[in-house]
Amino acid sequence: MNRHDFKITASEWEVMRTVWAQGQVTSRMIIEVLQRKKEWGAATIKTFIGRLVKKGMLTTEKEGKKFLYSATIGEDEFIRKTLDEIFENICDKDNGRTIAALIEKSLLSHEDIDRLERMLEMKKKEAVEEVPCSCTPGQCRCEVS
Amino acid sequence: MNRHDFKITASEWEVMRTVWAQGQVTSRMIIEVLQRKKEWGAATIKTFIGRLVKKGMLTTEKEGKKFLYSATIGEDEFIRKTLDEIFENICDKDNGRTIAALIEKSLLSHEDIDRLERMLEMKKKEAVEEVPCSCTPGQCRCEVS
DNA sequence: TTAATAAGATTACAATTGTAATCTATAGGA
DNA sequence: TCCTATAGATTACAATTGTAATCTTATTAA
Repeated sequence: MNRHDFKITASEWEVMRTVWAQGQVTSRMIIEVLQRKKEWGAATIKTFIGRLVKKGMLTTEKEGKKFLYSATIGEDEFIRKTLDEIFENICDKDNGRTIAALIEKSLLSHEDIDRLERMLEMKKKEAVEEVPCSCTPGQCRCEVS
Repeated sequence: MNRHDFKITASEWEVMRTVWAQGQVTSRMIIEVLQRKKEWGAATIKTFIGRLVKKGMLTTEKEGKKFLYSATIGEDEFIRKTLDEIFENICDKDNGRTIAALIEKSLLSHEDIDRLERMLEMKKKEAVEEVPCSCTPGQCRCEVS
């Protein structure tokens, strides 16, 4: 519940994406963008915006006559935190397998693949023989031996 | 809301992990495992179990005298679906970058790295020059040109 | 200057989730 | 066979979320 615990819902994420894409947006713009994608009333979207402001994910700034919203956390950072949370529910031993599944299902560019290969090359330095499991006993199949 | 829409909460995920780890478990066992990790009352955990049964993620089977719970979806499949959902909130163009961030933060074994390298090698066949953005206009920075 | 419009604030209400307490039925021990 | 403990079912209640309608205020067009 502290300032750095950015926990949002799927609907709120849609709003955030719009803000991240634009940098600074009016509610008008957010509503316009989202109504092309979702069957949401304008009032509903305003509610989401309001809740995001209350949660501290958005700030308002009265620029001249219009209100402009902007995000208080970057999209990349938010995505990282969100994925971290997901990965906390997965045994560390399975990280490799999980990432492999992600790669498999994703369309990648040659550049992406190059980048990932370089990344892996670097990871070799700190690679271990066996990733230790740090799950609570009873929550994964690796026996704690 | 259909049978294949497995949407659960973080608390429910904790229960599922226990079931996945054990294959078949009694509520007794689930409670025992989770009380080592969380400050939850037994009644609370029973509520979660009940909700998962109602959602169709768990099934009960009266084996002799005891009730045994088991999962109706595999852990891997569930993780994949969950990650797919997350990735739906990210521009396809960023998949490479996002996966790179995951690799960076993960501890990997040599075997994991080998596996990922082979995976990438295969992906080269279907790699594209540029991943197309399929975001709703206004929800990402790639201009739809 | 005034009236209409639009933006943000307030209020509303049902469904889901967190967190249990209590009720009920049944299996297992005395 | 009967009683008790335990497992599952039912009920409870506040917080969050989905989905808005309405109210208030301020801006802009006439």
